Amino acid sequence: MPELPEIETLRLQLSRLIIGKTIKSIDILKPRSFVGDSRRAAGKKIIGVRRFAKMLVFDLSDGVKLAIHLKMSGQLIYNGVRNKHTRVITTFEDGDCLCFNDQRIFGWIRVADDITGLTQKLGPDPIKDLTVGKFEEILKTSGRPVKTVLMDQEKIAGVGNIYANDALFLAGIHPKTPANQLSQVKSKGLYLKLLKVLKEGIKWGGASKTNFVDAFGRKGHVQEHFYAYDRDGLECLNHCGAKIRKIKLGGRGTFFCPICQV
DNA sequence: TGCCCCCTGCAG
DNA sequence: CTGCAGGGGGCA
Repeated sequence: MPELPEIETLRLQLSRLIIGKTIKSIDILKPRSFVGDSRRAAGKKIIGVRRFAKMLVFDLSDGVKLAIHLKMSGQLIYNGVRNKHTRVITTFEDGDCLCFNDQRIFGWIRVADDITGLTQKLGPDPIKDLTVGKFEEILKTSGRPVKTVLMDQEKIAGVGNIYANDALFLAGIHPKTPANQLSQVKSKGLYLKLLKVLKEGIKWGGASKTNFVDAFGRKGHVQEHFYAYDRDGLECLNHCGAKIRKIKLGGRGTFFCPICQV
């Protein structure tokens, strides 16, 4: 599910909810969903919540860290009610808890002292350390379709299918355009639109087309504002008269306007 | 640089 | 029933 705006939504909420709390225990209901010895987190205090691309990291006392990846269907719900998809429950000493639900069991939580192995290959984060200049440089390094490059976490960290589709739509760029063939003007436009859709995504609390909910179990609203994503067969929002089409690119559903995106 | 795969559930 | 789903690791 979740891309940068969804994880950022959780980071903002969880920072306020769990920093300062001490972990009492971690219950693992699905062994596949947890990596490492969960007892290492017991008795540790949460001193920070950070986001790396689509991953969350809880910094605990004594240098211990909990890294969390929600993959396609993960949820982190504060004081959530256990259900059939609940995989891990973190209980705090004050009685509150954090529920990790994950229908598809692709996501994971892992405990570690060193998370550099998980973060070192990530490219710059669009809303933290990506500049126009850097973005143009990145696009120039590849002749692959620009959408594929946008979603390549080693090139740019945090962009997934929804926001890649919508940024390309707003920028008027066909998803298959080789990244290194974009003009400087087009590249700059794409950079601006990418930031726009990501920031709107955070403002609207993320996209909840299917599974995503925030730390309070509430749905986000991006799905009410999709520009091209999930709109195949519907009128292009630019009123050009064309309908949004859906193709497959790199195995992922790809939505675009055949008139507006060249 | 592309495919297949990890899983479960839901729409067509 | 088949195919598809906000991700990404591993393999040829």
